[in-house]
Amino acid sequence: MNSPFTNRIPVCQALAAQGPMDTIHICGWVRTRRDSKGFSFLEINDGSCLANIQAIVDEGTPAYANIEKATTGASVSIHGSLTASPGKGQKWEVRAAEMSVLGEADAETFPLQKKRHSDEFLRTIAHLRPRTNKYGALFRIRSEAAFAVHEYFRENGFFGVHSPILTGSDCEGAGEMFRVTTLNQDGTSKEGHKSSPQELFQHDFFGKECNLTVSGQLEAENLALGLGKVYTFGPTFRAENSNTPRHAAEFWMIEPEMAFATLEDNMQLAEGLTRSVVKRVLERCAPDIDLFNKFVDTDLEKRLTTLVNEPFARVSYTEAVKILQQCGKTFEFPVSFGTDLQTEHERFLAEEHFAKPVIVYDYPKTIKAFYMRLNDDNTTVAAMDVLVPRIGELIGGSQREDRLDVLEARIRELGQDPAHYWWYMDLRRFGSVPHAGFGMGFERLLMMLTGVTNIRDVIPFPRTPGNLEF
RNA sequence: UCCCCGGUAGCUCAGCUGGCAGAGCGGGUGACUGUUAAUCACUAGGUCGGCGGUUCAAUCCCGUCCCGGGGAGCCA
Repeated sequence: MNSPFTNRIPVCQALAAQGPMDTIHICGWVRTRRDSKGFSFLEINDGSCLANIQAIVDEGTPAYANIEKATTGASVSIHGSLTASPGKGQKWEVRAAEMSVLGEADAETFPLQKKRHSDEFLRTIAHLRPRTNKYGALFRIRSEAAFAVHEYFRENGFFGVHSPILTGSDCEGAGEMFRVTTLNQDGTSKEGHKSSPQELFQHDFFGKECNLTVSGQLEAENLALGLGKVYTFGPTFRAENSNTPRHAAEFWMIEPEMAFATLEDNMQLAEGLTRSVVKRVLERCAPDIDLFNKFVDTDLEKRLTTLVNEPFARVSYTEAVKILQQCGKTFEFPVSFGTDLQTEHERFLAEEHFAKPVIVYDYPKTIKAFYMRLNDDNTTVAAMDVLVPRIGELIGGSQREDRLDVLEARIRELGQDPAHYWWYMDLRRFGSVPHAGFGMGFERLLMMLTGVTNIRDVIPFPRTPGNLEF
């Protein structure tokens, strides 16, 4: 059975037509209407690409009967022909024979106007912003970038794995977690059971505390030590009260994990993945990237091209500290071995000193997580961060500690009980192998790809402290 | 969570030393034109973020709360 939309031609296809077409059916939203005596111009966008297609509605046609309702924001279905445009600015245009208005948009109350809006305003109408040029382009790029991530891993022998979103592990350790519970507000279960103060979650759904995952790393390690090379690409949740343009409570993270791999392999993977995704997006989303280059960040294309063509800089933490100490710049926070690099230090390295992405590796163990492999110097761990201009930390990863005794000692050093990590320790107990992996923030990658400076504007419906609309 | 800046028409903003609320864009009406964020004329549109205080009088000064931006911390 045919639907009324069976023959609909996406605008991107219509614009790329090789020749005129006697009949064509397009659907989309009216971006603007310009009326002339005897006919009107409509700019139609259907999201398939950045460009609009121009439709001509002549006074004599049946289509003209509905022209008053075809206001900015209205959705329309147009049957007509595709003809060469006599006007400047476009090759093809649609001469409308029939037009129906599928959904009207009251001109006085429709929030999107034929003008530029601020990102802050568009964020308050996140349900409508996909209909703007900028956010249409952004979400097309987001889709392409996600695809390119899967593509890169597939081409390089990685298996995609799905790590759990609900976790009972109290040792993910990457930050504050969101609790998930089916208990009533008074602490009783749906069946009316009341847990004891000692065991609050005894009668909760899982019989123990449950949280949303803050990382798929531990699970990915398990899969890697069986499948060899794996990656996860899923949502991640942090209940941190972070109020910055680079943090969200819900974000998407790419976490590869490789068995039989060292920090060096890890750094090569991080660089290869980043470069490959950027390259593909530049190739496949040229018009959308152009928009950002024109209106958001005029250095964008130049910087992305450099990123694709030049190797990332690499510097050990120790060298980085020396660079920072000797650069002659005065920082708010002085640098010395053992202190964490502050945002101002990271920005100096990526934006000024190297002026391109830089991988900092071999951090002091005192400022990094217990699962990172201890180096022979006994003071640093095989960790690495990829710092990129304007974004800061895009990737954080490490070679994992694969020696049972060392791992156990590190856990105790931090005052924790190794027993809680029993299944994680088992990986080191049975057929342990050197392995490595990292986490890449997908939204931060998109910020880098588009020049957009606020993470809230690269994810359709951002979740940040105090913000759960839509 | 801390520091700084801001909140005035649908949007972007101006508003002097406390004294009757402004512009551009958008909307409406009309004109005109193969137009490209069309153009021209006319026109409507306001709880000056909320609450409290000072004052004869508050958009303006003070307190407080809410929201937004920038910076910091936490990190991806």
